[in-house]
Amino acid sequence: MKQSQETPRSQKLQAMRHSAEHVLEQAMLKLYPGLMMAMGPAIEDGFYFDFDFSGKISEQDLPNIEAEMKNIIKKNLPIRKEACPMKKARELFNHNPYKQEWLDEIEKKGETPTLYWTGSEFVDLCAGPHVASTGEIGPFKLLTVAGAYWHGDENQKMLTRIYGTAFETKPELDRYLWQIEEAKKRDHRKLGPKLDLFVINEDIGKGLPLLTPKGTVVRNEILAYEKELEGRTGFQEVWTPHIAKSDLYKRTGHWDHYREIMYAPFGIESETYVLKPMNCPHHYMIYASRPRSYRELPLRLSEPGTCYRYEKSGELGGLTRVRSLTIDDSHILMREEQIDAEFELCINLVLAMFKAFGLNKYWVRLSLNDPADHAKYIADPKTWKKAGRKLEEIVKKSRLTYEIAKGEASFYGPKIDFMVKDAIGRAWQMSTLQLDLFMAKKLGLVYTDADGSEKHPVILHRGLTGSLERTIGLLIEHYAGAFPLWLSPTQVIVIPIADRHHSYAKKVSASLNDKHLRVELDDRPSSMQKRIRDAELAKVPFMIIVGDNERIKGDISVRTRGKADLGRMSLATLEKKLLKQIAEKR
RNA sequence: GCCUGGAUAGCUUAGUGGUAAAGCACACCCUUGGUAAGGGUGAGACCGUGGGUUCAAUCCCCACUCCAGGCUCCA
Repeated sequence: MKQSQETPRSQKLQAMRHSAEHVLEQAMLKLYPGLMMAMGPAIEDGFYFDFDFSGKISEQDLPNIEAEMKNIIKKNLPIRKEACPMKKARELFNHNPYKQEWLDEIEKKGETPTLYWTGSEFVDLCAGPHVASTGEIGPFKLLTVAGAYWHGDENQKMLTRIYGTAFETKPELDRYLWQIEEAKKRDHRKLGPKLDLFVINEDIGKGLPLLTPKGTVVRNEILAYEKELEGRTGFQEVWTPHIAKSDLYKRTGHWDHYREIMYAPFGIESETYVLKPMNCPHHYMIYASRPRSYRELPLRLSEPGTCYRYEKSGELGGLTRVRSLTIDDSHILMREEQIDAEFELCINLVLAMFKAFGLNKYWVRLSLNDPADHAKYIADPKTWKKAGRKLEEIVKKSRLTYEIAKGEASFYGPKIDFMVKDAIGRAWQMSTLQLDLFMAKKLGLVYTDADGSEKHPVILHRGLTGSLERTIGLLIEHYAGAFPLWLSPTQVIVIPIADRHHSYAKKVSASLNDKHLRVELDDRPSSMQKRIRDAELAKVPFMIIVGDNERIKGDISVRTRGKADLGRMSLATLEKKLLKQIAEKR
């Protein structure tokens, strides 16, 4: 007891969750004697455990399991660590192939297995740490039942996973559960259709979102901002078709590495075509269309290019994972000496974009290849090493804090990825900057250098936000649907108090429209209060209310979203204010 | 794709082995209201699709489709 009081709070919480997980195992074993323990850890928000079980466990069974866990906790059984000789451990778990596999790992490392006993009733192979007794486990709750492959390998057996969480105090647990509920309300899949931004229609197909007029405004505003940024920094926009001959992808290597995500080839006359799964080859062919001089480099081609990828049905969700995605893509073809400057440029673009969106909760992932995985990457360890080192040097220089992810690289190069979380805490990749030292050589892309020699350019693949669809989805959640003025589909709504104010309201909205502000006139016959409420629910940032007072004085009353009356002002004053706010992207 | 659930009006949900209820939204009428829901009336559902069990299925069983959570994969 004393010991655990001395451990830091977060460590204690981890230990508590880990122990709760053991209690879960013990309870499960009692309720379902036939099941076999696989494994499970304490995780960021709780814990989980994987069971191999021939029967069915559903969420309706969770209260029953929780009740059994409470019994064990009530007994306040001591949790005791035991270093155990390998031979004894092998015997103890001789019916459990999962534990045997784990013991193999421990043996390989030359370590001694450790056991944790809960009282004298339950024992598991475990590295710990744990709390001293089951009574120290705080309030807990089992959350969901899920399936999970053993070792995360889809060729292995599917196990039954139970997720749960535990906290030190009841208010903390309640707060966590409340947060989950609140976060669900921000879910873009709910808010999107509710705010009339996008729909997914069964007859069109899953993973193929349709943007409504309002959603298209958001998309176009994002694109307009990107174009503005790119225009200032020397990017040149191109446009390329959505299909190409499959032979092209055989040459680039996409066919070998990307085959499963490309849609079935189709024939046109005697030739075979596919839907493009990425924009790279199209851009390369623009580069290759004529001889290039070193003077032209860096050549920055960019395009919001819509690509089509076969994602398995279970992987799809809202706008964050779709089958038709628009990559705000660029390919920068350059000389090797230009790598640093071009990456710096792109990192700054990404950071500017994130700032404009008010996205400050992101992290950076340096995605490297896994040298052991020969199938996934172009075979050339030396170049991989060089590219990986270069990127790490760049990311270090940028002063971004980053984590290294082995095995997350593209097949043609390592990447700097910018990650964000969605409303329910799932991590998504947004911007990606990829260093490609292979493709130019593979495709015979060249330029003539100052000394007249032919050289292969280096390629920087840049996804500015990564995917427009995903970005829209994440922004809906980030803003909870209340977009800043510049992104709002409707920026101002004019609400006349009574019928006799309609013509004045029309004049007001026409003036705003002339200033290129997105304005709506709500002249429905319902009460003014009702229409204000509707505008609030639609998250319209500015409301103009006009009645007798305003009409006589020729001014307007202004109300802002979420706040009360701003009072009277002239229309010109508001227009000026709004245009300024839009220009500053506030 | 795999594991576990779910699907009732445009939306959110109630309900039953004898073809269904409410609120919101919608239409019409009354109301002309000063900063988050004025009142009334009406229309709207082969209860996801296809099979099966049954005298009878929205309800029970099976398959499929779509959705959700997770796994795998990924921008």
